[in-house]
Amino acid sequence: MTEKQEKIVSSALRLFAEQGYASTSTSKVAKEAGVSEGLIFRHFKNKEGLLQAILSQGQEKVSHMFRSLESVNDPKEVIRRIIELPFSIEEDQKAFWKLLYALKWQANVYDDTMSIPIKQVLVPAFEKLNYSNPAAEAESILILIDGLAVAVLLRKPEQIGAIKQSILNKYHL
Amino acid sequence: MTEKQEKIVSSALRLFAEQGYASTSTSKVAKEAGVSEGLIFRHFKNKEGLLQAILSQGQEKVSHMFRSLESVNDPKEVIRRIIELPFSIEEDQKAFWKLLYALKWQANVYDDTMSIPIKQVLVPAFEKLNYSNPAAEAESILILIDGLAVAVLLRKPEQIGAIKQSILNKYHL
Amino acid sequence: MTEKQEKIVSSALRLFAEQGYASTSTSKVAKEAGVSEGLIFRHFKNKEGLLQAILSQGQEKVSHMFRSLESVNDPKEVIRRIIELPFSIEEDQKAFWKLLYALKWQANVYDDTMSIPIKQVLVPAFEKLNYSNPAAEAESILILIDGLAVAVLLRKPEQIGAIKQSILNKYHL
Amino acid sequence: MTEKQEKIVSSALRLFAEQGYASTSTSKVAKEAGVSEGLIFRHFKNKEGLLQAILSQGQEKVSHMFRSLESVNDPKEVIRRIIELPFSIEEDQKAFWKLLYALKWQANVYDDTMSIPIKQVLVPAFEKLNYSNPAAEAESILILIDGLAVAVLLRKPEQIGAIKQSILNKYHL
DNA sequence: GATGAATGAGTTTTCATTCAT
DNA sequence: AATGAATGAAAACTCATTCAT
Repeated sequence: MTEKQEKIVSSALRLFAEQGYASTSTSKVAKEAGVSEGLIFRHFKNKEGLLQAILSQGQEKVSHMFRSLESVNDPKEVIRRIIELPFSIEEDQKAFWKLLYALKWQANVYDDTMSIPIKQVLVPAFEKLNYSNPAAEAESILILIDGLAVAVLLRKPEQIGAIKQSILNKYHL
Repeated sequence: MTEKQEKIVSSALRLFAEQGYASTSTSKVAKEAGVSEGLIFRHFKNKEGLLQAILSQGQEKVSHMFRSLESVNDPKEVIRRIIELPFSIEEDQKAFWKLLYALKWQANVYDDTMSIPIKQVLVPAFEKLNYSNPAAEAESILILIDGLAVAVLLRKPEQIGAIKQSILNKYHL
Repeated sequence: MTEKQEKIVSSALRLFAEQGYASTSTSKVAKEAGVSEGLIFRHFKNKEGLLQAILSQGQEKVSHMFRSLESVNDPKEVIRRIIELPFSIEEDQKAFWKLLYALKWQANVYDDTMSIPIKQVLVPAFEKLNYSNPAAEAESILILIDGLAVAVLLRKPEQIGAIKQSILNKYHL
Repeated sequence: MTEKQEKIVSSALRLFAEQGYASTSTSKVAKEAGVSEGLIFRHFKNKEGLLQAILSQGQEKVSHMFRSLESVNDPKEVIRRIIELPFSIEEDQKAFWKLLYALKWQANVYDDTMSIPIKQVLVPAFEKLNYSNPAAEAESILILIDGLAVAVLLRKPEQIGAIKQSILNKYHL
């Protein structure tokens, strides 16, 4: 990726996350990135291609996040780490996650693949802890994580520490 | 509201929910509603006005949902009812909620007012049950509800019963 | 067709014929027709649709031209009339024919249907005159007609009368 | 001409002939030729220059075709040879002729120079055969040739042999 | 000679909105 | 109230051409 390509991707990510994919014109992106509009199409074929480039670039970082979970053995530690995921989204990753969550609501874009690796780690953890329905417990955590992500990304929850504690308590962590 | 007005509102709601507000053109709405494009603007002034009409029509039904909570006295019952809210979204209301959740991610539209009445009922309930941090507990529930809404509206969760049970257990309900 | 629609069609026909379909922008057409560019797309869906509208409008007039041939009985008269067709293209029809001939050379547009009704009249005529290979004679006439059309539409052949006579002589007309 | 230059010219010729000059972008040409887009401009200055290169390269081969006619003395043989010209277009020359004929219809490109050497040979031939209007006869042949070229280049005439015979008969050849 | 990134002007197309009827 | 023709501005995308390397 050339410097300008990266500039396009990062500008687009910021704008798509802030104003939505559909409401952000390619000309806004070009202006923000300080390049000609044509360059976007030369590098990414079309607006959709630009979105895909953003998405797959993000996926890599996400996979990296998840991979660190695989080495953890203690089931309680696994669950704690997963619950803490939304709280540990770094400032420069927020735009990516905002975009991803916003896109969920757009028909035909919904993509659940991200939850699969989490489930693969969670279910065994609940099994080890002898929960009666490990699959349902894993689903519940995923649901909780979605809620936490909304809170972290859209609101700036004041009592974030207290909330985290309250949730961890429910799982005796 | 005349019959045609209602047709416009319901068609717009369906389309906005499915494809997003920004990606739905007024001409698509007109076609779906079987009316002329001009009529939308005669009745709702502009696209934004149409959205507002949809939103305030929905708000009425939402207020109604909440009002039934006020009469409940038993704190455990209050909490249970609130957790069950997302599961009780009726099929014909789903489009409205999808639209509302999708709009959350659109900059400058985020609106937290809906959570206020819930908090006003939840905090006293947790106080009565002697939870150590009732405000944080209330926040946690709101977060959970957002997660549940995503699940109910976007996925077709098979084990929805088991999930609900797992969550209620956390609150000893 | 409204007045503006017809204005668009006639302007487009003139420009497409003069400068070629691909080299004529819709904005040129709009300017020439004195309408907004958007109107072209509202009425004809896209540039291709505008072309089709021009073509099918032209086809009607052409069919009319051909229908008058069907009532002729004398085979010699049939042949003479057909040979004279290119010479009888009226000034206001020239643009249509220029466009049609130009499009022939564009891959995937070539369309031979126009020659079918001519063949259906020509072959029987040559049969009646006891030509040894009526089908080949009909084809030869069609070929000649294409050549004549090129001459009439692109050049202003000086000795047009003499040329016509020379050709008719070949068929003893 | 370097190898790459020739690759550009031959690719451009094929594409211009198949899809038209205006509808063929320089980037398509570059891709087809397997060279960078910039190279086209380094070698041919601009798109128009590329076209001219194709055209003048073709002209050479055409002149060669005509030159062989000059040595023929028998007037009947001259006429026969000229009528046979369109049938003798070799497969690898068809693209060039298609391009040339397509360009005729593009305003301000029409170029009649090619017909001049033919006329210079044909008129004397008809004079020798005592035709009453040799100039008109020559024109008729040119017109016929245009028609034959359309047939040979655009259609795949099955009965081409029969057609050729039918035409030669008209000139008692 | 050759590449490919980059541009700017233009092209096709969409869309919210207005207006005469 | 209702239509549908019409618009102007902006959107997505294309393309011939330039230029640094």
